[in-house]
Amino acid sequence: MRNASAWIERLSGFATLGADDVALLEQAAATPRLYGSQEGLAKSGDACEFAFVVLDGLACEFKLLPDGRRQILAYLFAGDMSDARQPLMPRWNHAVCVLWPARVALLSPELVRRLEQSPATARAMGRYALVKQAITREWLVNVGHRTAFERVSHLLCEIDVRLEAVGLTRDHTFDLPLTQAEMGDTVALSAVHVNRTLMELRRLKLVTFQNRQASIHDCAALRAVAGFDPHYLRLEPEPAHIDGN
Amino acid sequence: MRNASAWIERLSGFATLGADDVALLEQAAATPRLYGSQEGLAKSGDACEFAFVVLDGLACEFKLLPDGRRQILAYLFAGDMSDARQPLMPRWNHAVCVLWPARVALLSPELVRRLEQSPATARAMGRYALVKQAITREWLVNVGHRTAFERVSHLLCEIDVRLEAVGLTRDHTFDLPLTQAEMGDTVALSAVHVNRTLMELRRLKLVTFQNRQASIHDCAALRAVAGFDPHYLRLEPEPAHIDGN
DNA sequence: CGTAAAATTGATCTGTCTCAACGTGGGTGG
DNA sequence: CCACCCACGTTGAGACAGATCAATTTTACG
Repeated sequence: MRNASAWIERLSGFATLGADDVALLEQAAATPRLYGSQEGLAKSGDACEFAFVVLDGLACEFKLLPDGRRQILAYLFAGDMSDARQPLMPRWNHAVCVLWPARVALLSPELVRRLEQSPATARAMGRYALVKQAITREWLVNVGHRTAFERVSHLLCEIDVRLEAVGLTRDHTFDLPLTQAEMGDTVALSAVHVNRTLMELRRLKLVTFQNRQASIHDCAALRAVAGFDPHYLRLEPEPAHIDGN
Repeated sequence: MRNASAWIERLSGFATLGADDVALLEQAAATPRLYGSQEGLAKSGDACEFAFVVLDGLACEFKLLPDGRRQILAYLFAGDMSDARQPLMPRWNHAVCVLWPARVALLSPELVRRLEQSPATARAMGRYALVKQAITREWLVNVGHRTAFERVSHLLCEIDVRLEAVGLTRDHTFDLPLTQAEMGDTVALSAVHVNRTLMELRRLKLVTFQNRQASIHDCAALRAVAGFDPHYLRLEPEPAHIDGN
């Protein structure tokens, strides 16, 4: 069963999994449910009965303000999951919905407990959760302190690295079935301004993003203008930063 | 030893701790180190050898951009801690420093493991970590989609609830040794604009914030203008929201 | 084809930033 | 004990990034 391959690949980036770990993950992902675009997995206030894994497609976590404005909190690509410990919370305090048809495996608390009995799997999921938090923190920096141009560039750099880790990029080109309005809800820009920014990136021959496909033409230059440092997405020990932050 | 009282009080909000759990927490917090204002606990790139608890005072997590701009990612009040699983990461990818003299207990990975052997303590720390993430997500919404006035109001509402949980407020009044510039780095506003916003809040008799002390005079009204909903800080099951997010 | 959603472009508006000055309080060294 | 000093708070004026409003074009899809 190939259902769990992206999930396994992602977790393998965080700890070395044994054959028995892999078998259990495959079993956990054996019977996914198919969700259509815009379909909700959970909404704020719902009882929190399951963790979940996105096996393919694209989902997102978000919050709505009373006036209808939306902040997307995270993208969930193939192999991404909710926090395994999510069922410790009585209720969701954010919503989850699918942005592009996705197969999603729901994980009961008992199943999560069984997965976590393997030290390797537990370690991988723990580290995965920490990286997910690091991504949220980086988004906070992005929205708080970067210009529109940097925000969009930084987001694309991040997605490139995350998708590369599960083999969904080829030469910094990848499917990204996102609307410009959805991208705006992510980096806190109007759809109009996202469009202008993407046009600028295209004009500079840094990135094209058309037909649900993104292509980074000059990765080094894009990272430079974005101030992108992939450390927060990786675990390999690397030399300390110089800038003291 | 009273060192750990705020920590115990905070964790007790997330699970019922037994006498042995409390004893172990007190032991873990028995030999704190004192940090002065602006002193750093960790910086980006440092090896990640410890988790920690702030026993009193005020610390924060932050990131610096190359141009020197700073985004504060979280406040750590008395009883707040880093993610217990932080040592799973090889390195810090954000920095931690003290904003007001604080006693901090460092927790070795072995000690954390020992703490987590108690189901109650493990449950409390797990739920605490989830609430901490919920706070970060709410900050992302704050910075991304709220006006200056709403941002500052929302932040003050949140701090009020968090400090109340550890008994550090009296009638919605509490010590908050924060500079207006630091508050600006938190909600992504210039110090000047934070000042104007605080003046407006004072003029409206909603909040005064002077001499390192904040006083919320009309909590209901403040929450209303901020769009503040304390669900994300609490665990009690409550009726589902109506707004569908 | 036809229709609706998404992308693109232009014009105008505005919240917040930046720069610049001045006030103020608490700490420190002479 | 006073005078200076420095960090922090306060206020004003002008600038600008990005929002909003309003078409128009392109694309996706039944």
